[in-house]
Amino acid sequence: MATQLPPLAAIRAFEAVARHGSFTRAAGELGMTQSAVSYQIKVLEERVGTPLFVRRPRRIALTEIGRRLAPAVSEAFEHIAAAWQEARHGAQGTLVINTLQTFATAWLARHVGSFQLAHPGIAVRIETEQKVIDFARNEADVAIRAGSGGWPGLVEHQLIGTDFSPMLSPRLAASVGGLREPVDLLKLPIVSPNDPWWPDWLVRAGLAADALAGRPRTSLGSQSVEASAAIAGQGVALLTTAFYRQEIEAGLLVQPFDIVGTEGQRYFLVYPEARRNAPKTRAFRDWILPLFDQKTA
Amino acid sequence: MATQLPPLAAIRAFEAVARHGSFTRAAGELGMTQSAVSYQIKVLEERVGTPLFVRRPRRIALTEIGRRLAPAVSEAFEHIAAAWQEARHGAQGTLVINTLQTFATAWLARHVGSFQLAHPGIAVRIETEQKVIDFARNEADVAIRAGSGGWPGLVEHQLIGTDFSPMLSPRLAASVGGLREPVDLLKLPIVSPNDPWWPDWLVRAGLAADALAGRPRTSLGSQSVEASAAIAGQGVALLTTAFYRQEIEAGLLVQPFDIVGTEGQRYFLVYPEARRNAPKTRAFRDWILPLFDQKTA
DNA sequence: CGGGATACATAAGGGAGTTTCATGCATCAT
DNA sequence: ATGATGCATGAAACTCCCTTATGTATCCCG
Repeated sequence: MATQLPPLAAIRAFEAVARHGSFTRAAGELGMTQSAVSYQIKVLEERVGTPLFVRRPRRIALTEIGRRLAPAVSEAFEHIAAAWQEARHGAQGTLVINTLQTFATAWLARHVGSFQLAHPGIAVRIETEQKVIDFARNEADVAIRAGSGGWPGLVEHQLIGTDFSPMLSPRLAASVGGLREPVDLLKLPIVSPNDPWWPDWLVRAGLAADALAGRPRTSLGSQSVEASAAIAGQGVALLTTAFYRQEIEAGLLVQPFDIVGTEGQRYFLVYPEARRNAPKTRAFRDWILPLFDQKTA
Repeated sequence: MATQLPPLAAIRAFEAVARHGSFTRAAGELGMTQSAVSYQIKVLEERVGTPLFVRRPRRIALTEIGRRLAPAVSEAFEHIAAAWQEARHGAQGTLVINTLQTFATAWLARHVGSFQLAHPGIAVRIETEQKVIDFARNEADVAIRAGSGGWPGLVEHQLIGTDFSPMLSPRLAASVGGLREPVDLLKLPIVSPNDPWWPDWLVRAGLAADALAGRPRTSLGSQSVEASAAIAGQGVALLTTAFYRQEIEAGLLVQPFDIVGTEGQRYFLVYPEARRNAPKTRAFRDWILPLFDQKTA
């Protein structure tokens, strides 16, 4: 539908002139000279084939044709301006976070509320993805990636490592008189004894890799559920330490040993360089970085 | 109301892309290259602060923001296009003729109907003016001017001179056995004996300037009324010869003598050079010139 | 599983359309 | 009259936009 449109720069000038009834004032609004406006109107009049303004001594008046054209154009521009403003506002007001499923459920879901409280003007949408995303083909503004960094064109901030360690509720720990040695863990129920991370950690702690063999093969499926179970005192869970800093600080969980296993990756906050200074990007960065700061380096 | 508008060239490209779902096809519609469209979309995305399209393998898709922006823009452009088309059409379809009162009543009013029959798509508006008009400050497309020609910036076509001569109906002429000498006129009633043109003509005809003195000072006010009276056989009228060619050819009037007076001016059809090729201008020119052609040179 | 075709991105370069500047002209107000 | 206001115009400069050429990724086909 190759609808024939007038030259848009000229029609824009026309609209302003019609509204102001003056080339000079229209030029003021448009940020150009009276001369340029005069030129554009002339172009438009040549294109339409008839004058759009009658030049009277110290003022101009719309011709019949101009009088019919002006309101339609003004209205159309108002709609465009409104939609544009809304788009700009929407762009500033909605933060799309792309994140790995694990990070979303294990950490982000529990904490994003505080970001929204801190920035009530920014709506948040969380997209979860299995693989590393490409900003060119996703709507995300920022993403949480796991890996080792070094993505071209992206700004990256290291958030946390993937160190994991057993955690449990202080009450459960106290129930066995405290945990001094890793071997003391074996006296307690284990939330997900068949978690593939356990052998790794057990070995690092000087225990047998199969020390948990034979226990019921229960699995709660995600860290956050395991964490909840641990907090409820149901057993020991092997959790990514960085994800539960706040719970440890709040006394809901304890990490009895410094011994950690690791997946050998790190989590990063990344976003396109082009958007590094967008307010919503800054807001998110400035909110999330302190939460992982320091002890995770 | 300096409403913030997006870059219009870019928004135009965006609209086409959104409609086609393809940079390449949009470029086709817009008559530019895919490359240019890509550039414009990039500009717009930078301006709005967020991507408007998601780049998927062999196709693109609107983002949330783009999806909300596109319909509003499309609709606005449709309105502009419609108004523009209407303006163009109106410009082509209405011919504004500015003319001197005398020409309008003495000739144009009686003949314009045939123009309208020949060009049913063109509406005609006749503006009458006392003075010579300036196209810059009137809405006229063409004008009939009296003068001696030589107006800058205007195309001019000589129509007729202002020669005038006595005219009467053939029956009235026959009633006195035909007119052989100018003096024979004095036997007949004169429609407007005190018309200022009479003394001029009488002298040229070798009669006394005041040969009509003492006749009742009736005046019908305009040539066309005088002509009607003459056609009705009520007397002799002094008429601009060129205005009544058709009536003479039709046998309604006779001009008994070749002796003519003149106002020393000519009538011209004029119009701005810029509009010389507008269809309606050509139509009017091609209609009116043959009507005065030849014997008026 | 190559090879071609399709679609968008990007860099460099040039050109047409706009804009500005300077000036002129007409009108209006004082 | 005289200055101020407002639009038109011509020349020159600039800016933006478009084109050309090329790259990259994906899809499709045999």
